Amino acid sequence: MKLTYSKKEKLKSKKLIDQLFTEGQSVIVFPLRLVYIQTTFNDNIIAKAGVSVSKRNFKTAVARNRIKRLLRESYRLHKATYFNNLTTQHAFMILYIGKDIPSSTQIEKKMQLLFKKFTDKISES
RNA sequence: AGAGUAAAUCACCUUAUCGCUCUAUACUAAACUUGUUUCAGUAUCUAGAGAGGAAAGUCCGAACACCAUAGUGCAACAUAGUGGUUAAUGGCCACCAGUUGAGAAGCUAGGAAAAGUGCAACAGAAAGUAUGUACAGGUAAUGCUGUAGUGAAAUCAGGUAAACUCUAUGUGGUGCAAUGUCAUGUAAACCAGCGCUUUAAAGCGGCACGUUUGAUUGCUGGAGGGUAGGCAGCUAAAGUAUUUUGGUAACAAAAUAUUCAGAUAAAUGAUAAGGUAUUUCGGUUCUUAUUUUAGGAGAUCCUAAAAUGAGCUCAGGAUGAACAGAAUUCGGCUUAUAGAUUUACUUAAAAA
RNA sequence: CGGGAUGUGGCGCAGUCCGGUUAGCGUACACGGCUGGGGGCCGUGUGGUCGCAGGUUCGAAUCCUGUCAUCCCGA
Repeated sequence: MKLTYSKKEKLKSKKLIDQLFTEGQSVIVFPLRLVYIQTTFNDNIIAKAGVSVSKRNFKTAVARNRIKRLLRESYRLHKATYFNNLTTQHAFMILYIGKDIPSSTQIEKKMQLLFKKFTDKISES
């Protein structure tokens, strides 16, 4: 798995996102929340992911864009180490539930913790 | 120099590593109509491009699309000195008037009260269906005249239209979630009602008229099926830059050059290192002011040293950039904004 | 992208249409009284430049314009 995050790997289908939020399970490592569900895609991608930041906590579009970029960046860098062993296809949505603008090192640490917790949970079940 | 007024320009930079979107190019795959196509893929050690002055608020005006090539009257709403400018405007420019400021300048919905209706608390005799007190003057007589007093306004009648209203001018409606098309779906299908030219219904929210469609094909309701996607619209335009000419100016015309974002759970980024503006710290050198001491001169001046304050230069440490993210496209307006640069003008008081 | 509503003591609301004398009501808070004490009741008081700025008017919470903030609705 390469360190990319192109159009194909983004979660875009509105239908799938609705399904994700109604039926999916979640893992929380403050200030991040990962919602996931096991599905099947038409193409050969193991994981599709999206990011989201609440408009309620961050008023300006600049702040929201900044956080979403940080989230995408850390997802891109760290997904390979954790998701290479996945055998089934999953859809993810990563939400930022904090109220302050974080630094990139914070986000990366929390993201690794989040993925570790997720893989543990998957292997248990 | 300081303080201020008006206007214009800019909106941190460099390098490395890892990424994102679009376009082009090359290759691969699939399809068949065999040289084309694709919600196909790969390549950045192939090339190019990739946020703003406000992209924001959505307050005006237009383009564009559909409804009839957008009709008539009323209603409703908007605007309001004069002239100009523009695709258009409620914007902009010039001038007049009013008003604020010492000034440079700023601000102003700035038509009509002799068409009509209304409103004016408290105070006051009285705020129009009018009429009185004190003093003075005057008369045959009388609020007949003046002053005082109340009030924003008092014997002449006026004020108020950002009260109703009148006058002039303008406005058809809905918005890219417009609209077209492809794919999916037994879907122009099924059931019920209304309607066949004597006018039901519709043509997007007020009323009336007119007009167009109008039985295989319309409209309303019921029950249900599918999608929640692709493509076009969509970025070459009232474009941008420079120069010249006309105009007081807004602006217009001409010439030359140039192609400059198109995302859609929404690209334009992340990390590291270095530097610039800025702010700040102490140091060195120089200049200058004050004070003290010493010497000279002799009536407040010169020279030297020290201390303190201010300024400039030099090298160094710390700090490390505001407001803010295109969403159909333009022209304005309004609001947010660290700092830097430039031009023109003003300078009362205080200080020098 | 397009519609609509609301800002008034600490909190929740009237008043705004149709301008005027001291901007009211409930609750909360402070003090006093009734009670042996608490609760409850009664009385008195504190607290507002009516979101902000400008304008119209003799006079503005109220009318007009601009602006800021909050909330709601529409595939």
